[in-house]
Amino acid sequence: MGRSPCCEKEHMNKGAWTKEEDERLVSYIKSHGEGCWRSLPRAAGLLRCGKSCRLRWINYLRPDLKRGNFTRDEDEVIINLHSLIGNKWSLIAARLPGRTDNEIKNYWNTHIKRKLLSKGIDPNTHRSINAGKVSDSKKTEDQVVKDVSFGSLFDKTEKSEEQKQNKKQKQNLINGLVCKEERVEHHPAVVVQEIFCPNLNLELRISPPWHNKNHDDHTREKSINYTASRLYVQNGMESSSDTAKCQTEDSSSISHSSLDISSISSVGYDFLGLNTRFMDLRSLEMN
DNA sequence: AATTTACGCAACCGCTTCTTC
DNA sequence: TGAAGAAGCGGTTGCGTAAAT
Repeated sequence: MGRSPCCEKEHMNKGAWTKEEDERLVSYIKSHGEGCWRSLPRAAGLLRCGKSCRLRWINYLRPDLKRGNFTRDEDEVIINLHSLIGNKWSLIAARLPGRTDNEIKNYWNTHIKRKLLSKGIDPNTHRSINAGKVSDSKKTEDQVVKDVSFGSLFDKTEKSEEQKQNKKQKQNLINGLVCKEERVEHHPAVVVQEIFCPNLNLELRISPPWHNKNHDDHTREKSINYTASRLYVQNGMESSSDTAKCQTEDSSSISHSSLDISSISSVGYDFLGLNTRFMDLRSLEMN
């Protein structure tokens, strides 16, 4: 027995939303709030599927959306986060108040990808395209490849046992950062070390919901301060440490924490020529 | 001015994850 | 504990428009 479709396909409007439909949806949500998307269309008098309503609201009708061009800062945040977590658009969007996952995804595909390629950076691996041409055999033990990409963890081609493993790892990802360290193949000292940093929490707090009127400015500011953290990725040339480590430090009542992963050098390249020496992942919370 | 091509973005689809019973 | 439903997510598609010819 298959699963019933999320909505009747017949007699449903598809394609671009009309002004009237938008108005209906907005006025319904304003008076009833975001509730059950499945039943919303009927209740709001819309001939749309619930998913379609949800998408329309989240991506275009929400009043807290920021429209217009992305700033350079936003570019930087997107690139930095993408190098860490890959195509996790919703997580990235949560770091950019007023931006949606769909918007960021489109922006990535149409602008940033091209920008990176023009700078000789592979947008998938965030590494220099030329660097990939160096054969493994030429690497020495000292040329340890260090990576903080989660890409492999989300590889959809992985099946069965690996999938199960990935599921577990995904779970870990919710609360922690996986720092993957590969060493050169064919070398006796080869190690693939995965360092879990369970204290790094990607919980999304920085942007209170638009309708949450209980948050006064003070509370909001405090909330942001509490979640402010920095993820430092130093230039590998200056790094001597071979292992990544997590550390936290308290500063009075406000918890500013730093994750020193100085050995993870490959992402420390100069993003967009901005001399990025660290990734400022505001609101990555350390418990 | 007409046609073709490229691009950007809104929307859809299908799969995964979460929640409830 | 597992099944079913609901919500969320990310890849992909297709349309509208700007740019090029």
